[in-house]
Amino acid sequence: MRKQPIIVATLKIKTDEGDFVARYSSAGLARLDFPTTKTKGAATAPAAHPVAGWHELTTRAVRQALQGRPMEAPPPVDLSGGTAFQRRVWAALRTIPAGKTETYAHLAASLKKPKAARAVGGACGANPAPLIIPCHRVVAAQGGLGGFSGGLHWKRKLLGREAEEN
DNA sequence: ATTTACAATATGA
DNA sequence: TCATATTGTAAAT
Repeated sequence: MRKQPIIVATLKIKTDEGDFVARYSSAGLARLDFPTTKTKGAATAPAAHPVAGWHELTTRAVRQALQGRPMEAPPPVDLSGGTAFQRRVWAALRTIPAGKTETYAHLAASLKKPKAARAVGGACGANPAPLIIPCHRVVAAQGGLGGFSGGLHWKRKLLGREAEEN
């Protein structure tokens, strides 16, 4: 069996920051990408499909995330692909409230693997749906920002927004 | 099958 | 401040 979800639809999400690209599998949102690469040939929504409903939720959730506000109605996320360790990391990420940050070390400790901070970073990078899963709220221990796929500037912007709201 | 690199951190020098 | 061991994955060899 495939390790990765089978994508059944690819839709654009228009925001003030650009067009995000959401990919859906039969189980829910399978991947969310930042508006890089000019958002070329994405689009096309199969008419009668539950995807249409999810996309509405995703669109709202992404816009809320960009405003640094907690999402009230996140879409279902398909977490196929990914190892058991990564799923635990993602689940832990979902428990971080908006406006707060966690450190890689503390997350690793929560997973009872206090030395796996770096592995946690790896899991964050493998996160299929940034923003929906708040991987941007994870920072380095000594006050550093750490890194971020798709551009550190996003992480800065998001954290700045959330800090403002809090 | 082994090695290397990564969104890290703690420790020892 | 710099070097190193540690931990889970993915990618390269």
